[in-house]
Amino acid sequence: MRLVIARCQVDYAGRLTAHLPTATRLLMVKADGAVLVHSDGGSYKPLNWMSPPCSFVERRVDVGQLEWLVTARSGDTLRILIEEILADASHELGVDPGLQKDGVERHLQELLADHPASLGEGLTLVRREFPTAIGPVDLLCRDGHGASIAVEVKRRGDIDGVEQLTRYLELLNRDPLLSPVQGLFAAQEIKPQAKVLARDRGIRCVTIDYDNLRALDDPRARLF
Amino acid sequence: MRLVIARCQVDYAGRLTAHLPTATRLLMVKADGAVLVHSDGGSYKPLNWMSPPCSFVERRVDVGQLEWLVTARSGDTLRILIEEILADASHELGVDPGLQKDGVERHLQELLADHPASLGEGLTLVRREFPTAIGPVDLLCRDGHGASIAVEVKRRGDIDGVEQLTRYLELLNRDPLLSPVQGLFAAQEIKPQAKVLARDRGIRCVTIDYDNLRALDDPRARLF
DNA sequence: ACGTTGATTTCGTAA
DNA sequence: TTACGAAGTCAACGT
Repeated sequence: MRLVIARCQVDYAGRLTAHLPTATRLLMVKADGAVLVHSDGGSYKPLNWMSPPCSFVERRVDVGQLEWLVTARSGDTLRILIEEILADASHELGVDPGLQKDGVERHLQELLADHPASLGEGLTLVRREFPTAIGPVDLLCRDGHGASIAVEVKRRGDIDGVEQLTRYLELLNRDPLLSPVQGLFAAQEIKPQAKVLARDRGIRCVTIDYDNLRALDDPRARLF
Repeated sequence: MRLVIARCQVDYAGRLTAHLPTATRLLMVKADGAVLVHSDGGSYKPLNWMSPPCSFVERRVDVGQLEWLVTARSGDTLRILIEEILADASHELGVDPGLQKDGVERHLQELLADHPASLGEGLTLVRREFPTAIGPVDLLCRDGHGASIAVEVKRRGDIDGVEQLTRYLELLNRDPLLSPVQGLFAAQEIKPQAKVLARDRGIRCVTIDYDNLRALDDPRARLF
């Protein structure tokens, strides 16, 4: 990610035409090519931007003036005329794991973490986001007999989710301190194919009633 | 505007609950208090944010760990747990003038500049953004008899637009080389009050069919 | 691949 | 001040 503080003008031509007169702004160039022009106000929305995929060309148009020409396949162009650069820094951020910022799924996971017994009688929570080498397991629980249970939580239970849980189980069962670890696939709705695959692999399925679960949650904690 | 590159976790609790696991991200704190958490991908939308007005508290929770607690009046909270700061810079940007990002109006002006005859039979363009002491007139045209016509273009024709055009006409008519200059008020829709005022001042009104105008524009120029 | 729908929507304008 | 509609909407989900 490249961050440039610059005095600049901006012109956008695409679905609409827009112009921003000269001012000092933040220019953000993301690793995927996205370009954002932010002012020091407003909400999260930039004044102007170009979504990836897009091409980026920098050229010198005059002494002390740079032009950034950002072009999308559709023909949309974002032209940034830089009159003065006040700061210019690049940083390596890496891929963000938060791509899975599924609000409801996360909320489901939290609710289930607070009420593990709704997944099965006698279940207690060991840890949420239990770490493994290939990523965190949503929930690690124990049943009434002290046996470990790895829980994968999805809003919609698909085959992919079963595969994911299978990989976690394979890793977790290599740990002699945890093994044997059973699998539990929890989702608001589970596709028949996923159920079949889960049964084949000895993974139990639980369909979650979201509203019911929310009612279990202390209502006062949500209202105030 | 403060820009921080940091390894951090983020938790949001408000309308929904969301969590972002540890990763390196950009934290942007705007002058109006807005806080944005950007990754190096996605579009212009941050992973998480808090819109102003909101309060900002920074506190040390552990050795080498900082917590940013951003709270809105509504009770929404954005909690950023900073594990490592890789960069931290503040910049004074000032107020952005670009609040006036006239999108469609500018486009209308360009289309009408390309097709002045759609404003009236025999009309030809003299200049777009014709300069006067109090600002540029959108279009200066000539009719079939060589008489000057000043055109004010608006998306929505309001009284303000008529007043604006009136001021321009007053100035333009002082110029013996141009005088007499007629006024033409062009907009996608014109309010009855504006029509009355324009008629009273001898300003002609033209309602623009935007789609029709775009069709007049060379379609190949827009498609390729 | 394509249409439909929700969003921590934001943003503007009209009533 | 509040309500309603558009957005360069984006992104996810269903067909």
